[in-house]
Amino acid sequence: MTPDSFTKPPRKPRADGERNRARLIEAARKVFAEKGAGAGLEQVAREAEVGIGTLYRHFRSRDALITSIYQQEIDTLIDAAPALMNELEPLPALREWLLQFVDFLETKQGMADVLSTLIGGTAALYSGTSECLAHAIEALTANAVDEGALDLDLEPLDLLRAIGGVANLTPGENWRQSAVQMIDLLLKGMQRDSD
Amino acid sequence: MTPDSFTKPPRKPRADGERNRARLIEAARKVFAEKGAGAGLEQVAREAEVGIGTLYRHFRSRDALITSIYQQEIDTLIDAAPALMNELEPLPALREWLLQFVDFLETKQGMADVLSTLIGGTAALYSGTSECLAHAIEALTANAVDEGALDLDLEPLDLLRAIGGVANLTPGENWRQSAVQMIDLLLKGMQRDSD
DNA sequence: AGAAATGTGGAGGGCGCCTCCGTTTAAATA
DNA sequence: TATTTAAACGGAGGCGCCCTCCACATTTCT
Repeated sequence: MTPDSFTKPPRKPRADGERNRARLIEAARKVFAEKGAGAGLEQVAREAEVGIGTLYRHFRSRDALITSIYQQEIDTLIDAAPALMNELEPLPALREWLLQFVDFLETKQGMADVLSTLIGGTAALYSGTSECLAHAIEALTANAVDEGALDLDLEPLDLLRAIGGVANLTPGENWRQSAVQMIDLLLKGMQRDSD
Repeated sequence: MTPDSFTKPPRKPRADGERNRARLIEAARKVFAEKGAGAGLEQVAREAEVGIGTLYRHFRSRDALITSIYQQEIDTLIDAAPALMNELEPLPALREWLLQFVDFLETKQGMADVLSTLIGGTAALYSGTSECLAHAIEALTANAVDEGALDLDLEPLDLLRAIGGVANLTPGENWRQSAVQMIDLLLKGMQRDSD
């Protein structure tokens, strides 16, 4: 129906546009890392040496900017799942992946918004990122269930939500330890009864 | 050291002050219920037919207002703990209390801020509410551990954080079911190994 | 080079947070 | 009751963030 060659007028994307987009993402990474999410978008624009208007043309909303930033890291996380399932037994694979998820959260210190954007929110629905993340953990858990290692009564994403809760709501520096303990607790709870 | 009769100059608190405080709390309940937390404080003041300055004198911060609102409900929750420990076996007592915690969350639909204020945040440190909540769940878990029903590797508050994560980050209407399943999963994970 | 499309920048409107301080009003005192 | 005292009031206004809009600049295409 819509053959590529005819549907859209061909036009090379402007060089400055792409350059600025890249600068913005880099600037946002830096600023958010320093000041936590919730830092002013104006500041991001300043850091990128770009007008605020430019920022808003490239990224309609704060969420759009955030997902753009973390898309790459999340893709890495998602891609890691199949590899882990090959290399490890189902349970260790799941555990390892959850640990990597914690690593990911660690770099986003305190960015509650990021989390809800990714696993709760409505925004990720556009990008489909949320679904991919869901697929990854669903695959890991299904794998473990098939092998008889787990019983699972809940939506796999809820595991991430629980971990996220611990990560977000634990004040201070030691949330990581709590998160890891939570992972082991959850895994133990899912372990199939031996009766 | 500080006998009541001498330490403070006696002065009846002004009637209008107390009245306005009450009006503000009531107004805040209403407005937050309608518009979710994050509603403008100015609107709360308007609803209470009071100047914005008055609101800020009674409640230094948004958090202070929020904790004042929910203080009562939380007290109820906290008070329920000892009773449950008397009436039920340790494990069912803990479970029941966690379910009541979910009920509490239910009335705060989507108020992520409330949660972090209560179990994560810095604000509750002033009021001590956070500590009381912590004491309640610590008592419940300690009770179960003493009776040999549980092994516990984590800070009891983390249980609430995990549940809170599920509650906050699950979109739609069905988070309650998820939260309950999470409770059972956590309990199972904490169950002492029978080896 | 000239036309057309695309991108830029930042002023400015809107909004919510919170402070400050001149005025009002209740409680204590005479 | 009249006066004094200090607690409480209220809302204008400063601040900072969000986002839109559009006259102007730059790039690509012909």
